[in-house]
Amino acid sequence: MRLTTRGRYAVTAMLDLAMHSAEGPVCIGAIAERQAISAAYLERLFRNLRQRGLVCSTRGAHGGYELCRCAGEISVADVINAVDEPLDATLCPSARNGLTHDLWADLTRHVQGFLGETTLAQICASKSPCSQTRDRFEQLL
Amino acid sequence: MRLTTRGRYAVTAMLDLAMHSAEGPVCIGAIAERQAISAAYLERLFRNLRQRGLVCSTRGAHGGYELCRCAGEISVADVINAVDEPLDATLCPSARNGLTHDLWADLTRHVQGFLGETTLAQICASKSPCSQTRDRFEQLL
DNA sequence: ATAATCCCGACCAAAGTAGTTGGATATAGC
DNA sequence: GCTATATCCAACTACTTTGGTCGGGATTAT
Repeated sequence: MRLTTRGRYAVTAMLDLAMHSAEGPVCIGAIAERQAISAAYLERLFRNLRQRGLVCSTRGAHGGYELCRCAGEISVADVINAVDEPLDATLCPSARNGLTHDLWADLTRHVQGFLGETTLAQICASKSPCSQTRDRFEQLL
Repeated sequence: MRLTTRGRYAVTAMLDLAMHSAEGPVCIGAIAERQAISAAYLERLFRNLRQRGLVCSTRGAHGGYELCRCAGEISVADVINAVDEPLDATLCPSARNGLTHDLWADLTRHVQGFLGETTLAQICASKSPCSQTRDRFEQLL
């Protein structure tokens, strides 16, 4: 199990997308600039996100990405699992962990539980300084 | 934050040490054979474990390693932190995580909490098929 | 048409992981 | 004292992953 900048970039980008969902498709360039992430790299991550059905794209001018489901139905675990290897501590390489197998299985359950219950809408609601947008996201919970 | 075989090897080795604590110092070769881990690699990990004060060594023939503290006072987090980088999801590389900082901080608290509360003695107690040794470890909880 | 934008494969440098090698040092038992 | 058994330690290697780039192709609004 790894939690690297890859996963963080993806979650950050998805949050950015959620917060600008009212304005139609959001292009990579805008996200990259706002969140200070390399645009080319971000594009690679969106490839994964789209393949996993988390975002949908409109091509051509004025195109960009949008969330496929609403922000209350996308968990952080969904996003990380899309861009990283599965979020599982037991499968690192070998199955025969003997003494410690149960330990890693329990840990995985904990992490999956936490990240699987946290949705993009929850984070947006807790982050928005503007009470209007906060209300909007709280309706999705 | 990473959880790799390095951490798992270290925890496994420490458990092996705990379960043979009655027989005096345990040498690397014995652990390596029982747990099917490369002896030379294990030796590298024990260097870290010793530097962090988790094990102490006796050199020369009939030497080996022993736990410095008793198995009920060593947490899995202690072991992993000794051989891996600190178990912190927020410090991956950059501090300015903006939107997601609180999320990773919360996750870190969860993982640290779980691994910090789980001691070697607990795992030994739940693993020992022999009721005598199980009782011995349960006394340490 | 053209500019904006997604799409995609290939490539790259740096870092980390797992593991090895070869030797120095310490100690128990003969 | 010699020898076998160990820990100690630094350097090295092969491999994989990470974060990131490059160049070009396809699609669409204006």
